[in-house]
Amino acid sequence: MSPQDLFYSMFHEWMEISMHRSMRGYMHYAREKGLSRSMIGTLFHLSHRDHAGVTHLGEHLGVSSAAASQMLEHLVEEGLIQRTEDPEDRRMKKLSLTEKGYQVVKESVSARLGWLDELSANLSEEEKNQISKVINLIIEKSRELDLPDKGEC
Amino acid sequence: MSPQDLFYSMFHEWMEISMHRSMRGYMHYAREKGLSRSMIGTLFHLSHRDHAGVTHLGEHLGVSSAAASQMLEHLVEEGLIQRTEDPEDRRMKKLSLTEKGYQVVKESVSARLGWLDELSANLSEEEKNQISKVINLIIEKSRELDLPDKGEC
DNA sequence: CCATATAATTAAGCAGACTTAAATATTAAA
DNA sequence: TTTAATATTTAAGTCTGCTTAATTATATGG
Repeated sequence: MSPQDLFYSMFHEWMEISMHRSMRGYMHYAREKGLSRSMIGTLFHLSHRDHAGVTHLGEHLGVSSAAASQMLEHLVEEGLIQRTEDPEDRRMKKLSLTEKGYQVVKESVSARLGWLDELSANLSEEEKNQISKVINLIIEKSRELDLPDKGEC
Repeated sequence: MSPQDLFYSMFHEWMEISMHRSMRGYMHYAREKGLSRSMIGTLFHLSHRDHAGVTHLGEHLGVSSAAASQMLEHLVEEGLIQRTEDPEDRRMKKLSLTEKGYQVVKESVSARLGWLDELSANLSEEEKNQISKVINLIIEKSRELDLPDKGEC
């Protein structure tokens, strides 16, 4: 097996494990909180940057502007986002997370990554350092790829 | 920052990047193929092991046995799974993937992991080896955690 | 054998997220 | 200024995946 094949198969295996574990916590949390996929996507997106434009957000999520508008209305009602008129162009709305919205994102991430605590307990300090170092490398290389927006999900 | 904190924050960061990238390809593929979350969950589950019992599968997916039955009917119509009577207990059905079903799972994984090719192109052979080694460690440690069923998603 | 329990399916209906189309407000261009 | 384009919202309806309840078939225990 070439280094390339090994790399690919290891990554493949690992992604399956981590996706599986993470999705469990994630779905459970979302369902519990009554958040749709679009809502989660919006919250994550806004957690990385504020966003101008309902239609634009809709495109990002792959839904119509009407759907985006309705979904945002729910998030506003829940007090998770702020929706204000853009003074530059008063047809548009500026969107941002409220404090409560940040909290929800944070909790959702914890729900998704909670199993890491268990994993971490099985690792020596030495191993953790080694892992941190390599992951840091992967992260840096990932950043060099053409960056679509982050925070989709 | 302690090794523990560093480990956690690196992992956190990495999971966000990889989940985001993977979910994009994944959702897109699923929508394109007209596969619901339950269907995808079923296909992945069956790709790891055959399964006996519609109700049991439903529990695994978090839906009623009626919902599971209906969803399975679609998958049978699509030719993605086989559903046969269990000779041990003829009330139950044995479920397994067809060749076509395996193909769909495989493609879905590719759609999810396609971006790894780009990442891989940015890495030296040396780096790939290093990464493979560490990921292997993580995988092994993950396996030691109490294993719920694999193949959820 | 009969009564009860269990598995899968079918039927009917509900809820949520989506769609298109129309209405309103604002901006840009002729 | 008038006309056209753009952004959002509202209204009405559709579609999908789910639910509960009823039905059928098989297994099990008295």
